[in-house]
Amino acid sequence: MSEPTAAPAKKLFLLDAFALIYRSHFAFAKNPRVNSKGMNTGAVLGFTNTLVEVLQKEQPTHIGVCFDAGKTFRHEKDENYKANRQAMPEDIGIAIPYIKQILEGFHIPILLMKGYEADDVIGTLAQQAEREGFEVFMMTPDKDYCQLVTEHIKIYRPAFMGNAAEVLDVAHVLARFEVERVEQVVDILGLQGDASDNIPGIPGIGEKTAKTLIQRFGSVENLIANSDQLKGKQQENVRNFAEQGLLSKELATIHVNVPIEFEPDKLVMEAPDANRLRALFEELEFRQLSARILGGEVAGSRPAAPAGPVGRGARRPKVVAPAGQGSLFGEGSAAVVIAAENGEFAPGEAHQEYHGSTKTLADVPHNYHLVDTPALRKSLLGFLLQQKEVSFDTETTGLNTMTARLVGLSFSWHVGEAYYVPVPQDETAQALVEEFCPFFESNIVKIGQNIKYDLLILKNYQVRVNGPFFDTMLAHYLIEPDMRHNMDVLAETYLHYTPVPITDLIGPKGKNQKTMADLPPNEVSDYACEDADVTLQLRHVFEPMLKSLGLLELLNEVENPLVPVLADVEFAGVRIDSEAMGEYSAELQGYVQDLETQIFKEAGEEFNIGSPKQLGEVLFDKMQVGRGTIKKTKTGQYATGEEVLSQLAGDYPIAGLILEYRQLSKLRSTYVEALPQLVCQDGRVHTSFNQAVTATGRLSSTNPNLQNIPIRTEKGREIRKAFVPRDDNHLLLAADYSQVELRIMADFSGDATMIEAFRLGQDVHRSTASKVFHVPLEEVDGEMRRKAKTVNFGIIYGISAFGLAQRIGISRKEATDIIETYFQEFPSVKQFMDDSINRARELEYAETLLKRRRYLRDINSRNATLRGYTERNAINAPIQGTAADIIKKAMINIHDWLEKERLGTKMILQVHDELVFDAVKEEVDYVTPKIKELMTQALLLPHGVPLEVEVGTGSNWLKAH
DNA sequence: CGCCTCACG
DNA sequence: ACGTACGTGAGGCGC
Repeated sequence: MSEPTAAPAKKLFLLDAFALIYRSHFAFAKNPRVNSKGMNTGAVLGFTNTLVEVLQKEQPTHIGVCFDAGKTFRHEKDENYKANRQAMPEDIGIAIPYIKQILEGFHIPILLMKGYEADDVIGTLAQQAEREGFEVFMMTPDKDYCQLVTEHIKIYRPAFMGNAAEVLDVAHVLARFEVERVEQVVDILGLQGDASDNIPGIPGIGEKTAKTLIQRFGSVENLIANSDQLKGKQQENVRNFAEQGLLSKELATIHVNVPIEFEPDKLVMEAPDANRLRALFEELEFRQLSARILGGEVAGSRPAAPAGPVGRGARRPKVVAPAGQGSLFGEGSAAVVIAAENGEFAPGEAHQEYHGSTKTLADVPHNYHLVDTPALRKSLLGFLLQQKEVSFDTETTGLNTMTARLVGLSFSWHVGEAYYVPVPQDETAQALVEEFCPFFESNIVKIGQNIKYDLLILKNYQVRVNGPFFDTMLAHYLIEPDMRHNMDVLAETYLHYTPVPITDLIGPKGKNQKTMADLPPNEVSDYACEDADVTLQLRHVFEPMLKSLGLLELLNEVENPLVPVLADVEFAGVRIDSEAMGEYSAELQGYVQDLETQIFKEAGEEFNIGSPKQLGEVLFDKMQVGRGTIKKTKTGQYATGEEVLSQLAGDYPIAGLILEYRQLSKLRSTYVEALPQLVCQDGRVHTSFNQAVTATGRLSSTNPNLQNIPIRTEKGREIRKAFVPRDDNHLLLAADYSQVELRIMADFSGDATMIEAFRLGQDVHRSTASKVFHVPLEEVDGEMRRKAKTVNFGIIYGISAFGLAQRIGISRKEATDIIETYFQEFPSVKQFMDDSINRARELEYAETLLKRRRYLRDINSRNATLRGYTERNAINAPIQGTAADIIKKAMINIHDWLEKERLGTKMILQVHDELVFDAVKEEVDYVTPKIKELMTQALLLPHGVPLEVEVGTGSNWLKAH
């Protein structure tokens, strides 16, 4: 690409609006940007950013933006043209008028011609401009424009998803399409077709073949004329679809004879209307963009907003808090005391609303107070007890709930008003917590962000906090399950507010990081108060959102009540027999060393077996193992995964040895060595269950992860023997749902055959095998059952013939046959899968029995791989998520029952479809049937497919199964 | 810190 | 033509 040294005097940019808007919209699909009014602003923001970038970097002298307008001549030529296109997503429809207004604000003309598409208009104008000596840049991500590229007409592909902006000139186009002349681009485009535009092309010809054929014949016409030189099926197709091929070329051609005149004067770049833009950006809540291009809003420097559009645009939606009962201020003696001590408080309600320039603590009116005398604490407690709802937060010395010590408590019940109560110097944390016990034990609604953490901290002081709870983290988890729910981010997104970063107080992460206990209370106070205040405000934002999404019940009946249950489960912990672990570690170490010796002998050299890089080089470069079928990872390394090595194990003993080595060293490092290190003084490990991580509604477990303790292999299973009851008076009790997900699938699909199998209590995999392989039940052998089981799982995951073939080691053809037979035998299952996808296409989300959502914004993507992945999610998410709903309900009910009955049995683990208890021996007979009942009856499935639960007990986790 | 591999449901 | 079953978390390697 050779640019003249001097910038061209006349530089015209023509933007393809819809192509850029669609791209922006999908760029934000994974992480949608929503403003406080609930508008998805991704498309507008992306488009505006692109526009601004080009204005600043490229400084065009002339510019215009083209929109498509109405049906085009292409629809008349072919009624199917673009028939495949989904209707415009609603979010884009809403975005268009904003984008047009923004363009008006920039004084950039909008170009459109009824009956022509943007590319035709852009092509026509570009050629006219070129004749008048312009350097023209067509701004679009669409490769079809390549056919228009000349010496002075180029494509400007804006920066996208990490790729830098790119200018495509003639040389790029010729290289990209592997043609000699730019004119041949349309031949390639037409020949290969375009599914998303419904340009049919010629069957059997894709990108690769199209390039080869055009290289050979030069054009579609010439290809057809010389089809006698082609062979077999290809010749047949080219002959039979000759006309379709020509039509496709025609459809792919951009027409540069649009009756429109290039009037340079109208496209001259002008200065924007800053006020208009500022108002628009305000309304859209594009704060950073606004500051960047219109100048920052330094607090106080901005003139008072006059009445009128700017003033109105700048107005924030109100954060309205329901009136609390009383305040520390203006009422009673406490207010007087605080007023006297702080000398700063102003009663009044100035904190109710955020204004345009408010961003951080310094910009927002607030009444934050340090409560650090016995009289103040007493007074605060009195007010707390009068409230219906209070947000509270704990300040501690660390994140580990088992070791962190309490430093202070903060409370808020009025927006903008909060109180921080430090642990008094002459008192213990224990005494402070006890002082506020009347509040914690009350039935006032307790609002918190990740409130399980606070419950656990308080549990260390023997305080059992009473509900109801409202956790803002969980509220947001239901609103946007696949986003992060960190409070600072939530505050930025929903309150347009940046809380004080904790590092401002305790310093950056590192060796000398302080803790809250190292700081004087008055330095902690604002931070702590802010947390409680922000949390309260988030609650007021989220509640109406949840209500309108139909998620409030799920939050109030499942997620919030589960919080204290999980806190108890984590607090209880699981006893680990560290001694047994130690012995097993030594045993494994012996095996691992033997294997290492053997592997080195086979390899003829020593190397790090744990390094996939070194291992790949030894196996494939040096030893030349498995010639011909070498797999590589996406980063170009040799793949040495389980799949590859098992394949080789038959021919090369070293492969089997490596697999065994891998398995045993994994067991040792991940479990046998790591677990004892996490055992607390009480002899137990306390995992953390994260309630806001998975996209489907499941829990996850960390520190350690107790949801992936080995069971599938003999040597792995051994580890479960070290999971033992807390003392001699207890037994481990494990209760498993049997095939929940398959039952849910059977129920949702309403498939009579499969439902019948479950109703009769049959072995479903066996009965599936009997149906799929057309043999009587009694003749199903182990192999058939194993295959049928894999198929059943496959169905839940959104089966593909390829995936199934790989898993059970059969050909794709056989897999296709099995799937076909399966769908014949269980037609409603097929129907269910199709329905799930279609429903998700319309809604752009999937939902569970309890209305939990998983957004699937890529389900209408034109990227086939991405779409396929999302379609499988549309099938799987409701099933996996409903199973999660069910076990969560069961956990709440069991926990409540154990508590109500004052039993000593404790729930200690959840592993997706299993609950584990530390059961008091004398209670086992009593709790077993009840646990079974509460699990099977947790939720009733719509078609009444019964749930089944197996319960076992034993002196360790393995024996309990 | 990203990648690979592998443990579980 | 493409790439391929759903959902997680952790350890070790190598940059």
